[in-house]
Amino acid sequence: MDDAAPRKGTVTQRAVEEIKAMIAEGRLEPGQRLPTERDLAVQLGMSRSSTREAIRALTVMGVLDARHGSGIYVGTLEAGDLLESFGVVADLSRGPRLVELLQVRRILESAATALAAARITEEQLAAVEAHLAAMNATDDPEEVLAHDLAFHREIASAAGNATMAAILDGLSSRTFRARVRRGHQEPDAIARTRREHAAIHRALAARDPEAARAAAAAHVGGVEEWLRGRVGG
Amino acid sequence: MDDAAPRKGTVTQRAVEEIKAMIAEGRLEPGQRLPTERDLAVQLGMSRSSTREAIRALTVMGVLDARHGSGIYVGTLEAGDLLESFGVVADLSRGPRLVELLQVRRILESAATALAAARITEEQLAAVEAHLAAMNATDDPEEVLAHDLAFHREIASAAGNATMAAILDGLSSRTFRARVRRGHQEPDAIARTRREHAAIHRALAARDPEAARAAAAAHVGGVEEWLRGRVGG
DNA sequence: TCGCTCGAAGTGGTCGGACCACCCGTCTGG
DNA sequence: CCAGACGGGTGGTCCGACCACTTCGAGCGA
Repeated sequence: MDDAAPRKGTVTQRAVEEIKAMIAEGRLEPGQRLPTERDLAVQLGMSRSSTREAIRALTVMGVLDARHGSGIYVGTLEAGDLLESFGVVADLSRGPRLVELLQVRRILESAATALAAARITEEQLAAVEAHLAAMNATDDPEEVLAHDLAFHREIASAAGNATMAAILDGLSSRTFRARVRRGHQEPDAIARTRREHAAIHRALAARDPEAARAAAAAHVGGVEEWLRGRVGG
Repeated sequence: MDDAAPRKGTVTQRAVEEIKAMIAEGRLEPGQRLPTERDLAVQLGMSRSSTREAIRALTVMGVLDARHGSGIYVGTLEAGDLLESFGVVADLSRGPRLVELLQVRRILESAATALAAARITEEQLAAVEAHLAAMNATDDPEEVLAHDLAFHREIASAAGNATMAAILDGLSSRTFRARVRRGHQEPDAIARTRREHAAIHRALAARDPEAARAAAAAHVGGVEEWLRGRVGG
């Protein structure tokens, strides 16, 4: 008997677990192609509709990658893809939860920056410098924000932990930052950001982990405190 | 005109964004009921199937809560529900990525433990003690693990950041821990865990954040290092 | 009058089939 | 030999039907 126990709740849920199990057990390797929706439906003993919903759910989670006209493939299973839904949390969070998220980001960002200070290469440092300079060279809020994000992304990447970088990326998602920015875009805020970024960069260039940790914590903490005051923490 | 621009890629993806936007903009409050699938499909100008897939995707993410026979409701939007999919990442991660996840956990766990040391109440401390005692009282690996998890969960909760607690919960998900445990369940490992837990508890009882941070970091770091050696980091 | 039951309506869940849009290997015609 | 047309296979969408479950109120009985 190869048919699993059909006791689980909904049919779709069972399909999700089934496919997840296939991957977890190594029966499906990253990049490998799955059977077609139609075949998979037969294998799992359910209709194509239910199979599709399961696939869709896993696709949204970043586990699977469905390519129109080609087939369904197992995702890279890298942190970046899997943690994409992390950004959704940031998008949907409001009020106190936003402060909590920022606190998590402060903790991780400072740790990442400290790690980066200890192991950043010259090339990576140059990239950080480039974004710092680019951010100082423009006054277009859109562009400033873009280089702000890239600045932090580069540092997180230099920390050598792709998973952490992915989480930080989600926490700093576009919508999230844009929302915080709204009303916080006074000129002195930009100036302050530039000053703090410069401090972070100096600590990185000096390969000073503790200074880097402090600078990053102060940077994120500033926004955090401002936000805490706004939402009535 | 209230019909949005239909430029997005797949129809389902558009539906997901649409519903997410409704929630983000506050048009839908947590706990509120959505229109029926059939009505929603008409509103969005698409078939029920596509609407269903979008709902399914959001349900998996914890944003929506579909109750058979009753209706579709907006979830609590609390961190715990939204970050449930975080556990999937842990379940599906292997090799080096597992080490990275553990490093993230070490950072967050030590920060959370430090926070907890500063603000834990007597009741919470008593709960922590209870799990510590229970874990010392049994040799059943299953039960030991359960109290191990509860011990950390209680501490994370005492840190006062529900979002961080939810993330840590995902990082310590059952499957994850069980997998790490496999082959790591030598008797001295349990003894070591008990010793380290006791150290964490002492730091909490002493309200010493720095000692708590160090004890937690050492605790998670021990597993991390062991795992790093196993996967060839 | 109160309470309980039972059934109908409404909802999400599943199904099967049809057709469309797209990708890709192949085959044809130059 | 190569470029373009072609066809098969795939995921994407839609439809209509039916099933399973929840809910609530009408009707019954005490």
